[in-house]
Amino acid sequence: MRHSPTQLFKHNLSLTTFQHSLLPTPAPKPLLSNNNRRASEQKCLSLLQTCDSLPKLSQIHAYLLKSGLHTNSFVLTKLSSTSSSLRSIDYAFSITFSNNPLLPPSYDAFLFNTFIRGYAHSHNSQSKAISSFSLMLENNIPPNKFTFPFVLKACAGLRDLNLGKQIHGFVSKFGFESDPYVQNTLIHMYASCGDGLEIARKVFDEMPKTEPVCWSAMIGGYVRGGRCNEAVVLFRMMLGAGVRPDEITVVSVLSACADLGALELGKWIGVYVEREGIAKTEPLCNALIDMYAKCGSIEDGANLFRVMPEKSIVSWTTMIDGLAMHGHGGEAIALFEEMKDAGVVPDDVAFVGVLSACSHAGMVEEGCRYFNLMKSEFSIVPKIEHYGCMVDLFGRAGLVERALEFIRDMPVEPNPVIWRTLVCACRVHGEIELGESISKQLIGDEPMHESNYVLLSNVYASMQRWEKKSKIRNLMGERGIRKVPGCSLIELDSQIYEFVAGDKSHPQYKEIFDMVEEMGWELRSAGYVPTTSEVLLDIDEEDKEDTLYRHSEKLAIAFALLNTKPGTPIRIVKNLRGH
DNA sequence: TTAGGGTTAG
Repeated sequence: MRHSPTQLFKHNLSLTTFQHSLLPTPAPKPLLSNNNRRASEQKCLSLLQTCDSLPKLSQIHAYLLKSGLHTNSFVLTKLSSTSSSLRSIDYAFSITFSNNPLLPPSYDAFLFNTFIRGYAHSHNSQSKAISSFSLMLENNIPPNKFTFPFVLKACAGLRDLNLGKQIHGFVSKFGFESDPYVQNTLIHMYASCGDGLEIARKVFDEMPKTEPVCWSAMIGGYVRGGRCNEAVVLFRMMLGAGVRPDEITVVSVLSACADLGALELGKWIGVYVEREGIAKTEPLCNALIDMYAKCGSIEDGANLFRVMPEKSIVSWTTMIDGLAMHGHGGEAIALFEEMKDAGVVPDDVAFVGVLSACSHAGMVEEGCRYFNLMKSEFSIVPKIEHYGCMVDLFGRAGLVERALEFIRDMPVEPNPVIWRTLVCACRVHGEIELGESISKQLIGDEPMHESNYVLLSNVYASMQRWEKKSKIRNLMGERGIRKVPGCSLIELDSQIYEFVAGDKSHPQYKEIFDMVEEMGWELRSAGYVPTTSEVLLDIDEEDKEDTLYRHSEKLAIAFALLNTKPGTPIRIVKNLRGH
């Protein structure tokens, strides 16, 4: 080491972190002859080929030292890439950078890249990738074109925009700004860091866009950021630019369609995949099934699920969730059993699916059975989501007391999501005092979280305590907390249109409002009487009806009636689903 | 001997 690590990055790690207890004590050894050395090195490398555990690694290392071999970077790199387990990488790192006298300082970019790659690909260790990069610079090893994709991937995993910007600075400094691989990972990195989407787009706009990868990176970024409409717009632009999407682009766009409820576009993509001969891989089928299910077309999803040749745990879970989403709790559970019988081992996500299926189907005892099975038979440690499912299971079934007991007995600290789930149950099942006191607690704990106020406000509304309700709404105003407006999405000619309540932003808004009016007349003449109790507002009956008629859903329906031929199915998707 | 984008979860 020429320098000790500096505070170049906030993710900097001290080298002492990597001192490993298995590190053998170096002993001075006579050097072997060149021939013997080569033979020993060969033996070592062949041992490394079959090495799959840390103890074996340390045995090989001990052998290296015993033979007095100079563990050059090639051998060390082999050592760290032999097993992808994090502890092996840590071990290789520690023997590389310890002050072992037998180790020559023959560090090179390839060696550092190996460490950076290992850490960047392993969960929760991305900061070590950054430290390794930092160490590389401190040792005056110039990064090469392979280095930055690894480093940027680590930044993406850390979701640290400032760090990403620093790395971007090094990309420029070392002259890799126009490398397409680097540009693609720059987009991916910025698009993974919350506020970085606009910068990602800037990188995207300024690069040549002839390959699908950069389009996928940008589209995927929009999807992860919840900006699915923009993802779809970009996909159209891609087709317009004559770039042929591959199966990965398609998976991202299908995920956007699922979120937007864009069934027509989703189906069109299904046809496009067939027509263009895009590989119908297992992940692509999963994305199609998910799209069908979330767009209300569960039969299409089920048909594809039945015929797809390879089903992974993701495929099964997607289908189980789809059935549960459509209220087919029993079928979802049956499919979970079928999956187990087929020898597919359920993971934690699959259990979230089956537990929420039980919850929505009101199958309390089944849910409890699966919760216990998860722990006993599959040794899965329940996460907070699983506890949340259980609280929801009891809460929906009206067993508020049992839900509360369950929370008290949980081995983990209940988070606000758990409490909000319970408050919902309190409101629905008339446990008003409990709901009120938990909500107040929540507002105290998380004063900037919108849904805490909305929940309490709804609790008051169900008690008809209008003055308290408006106090809460005022409090939100004072604290500058905005409620995410409910909005309805509708797809027309594969374009997505959005409406919020009372929306006047659409150029056709006058015609739309007239159409809503007409719909109201027709409904009344057909004998429809609006239910006003669910409006939950302290206004007189006439205004309540008016509010009902200006609902975003109504505006979307009116818009669709105005712009489609009679008999066209109309599908509306809401942005606010679940809690 | 090392490179880029993707699917399930309240």
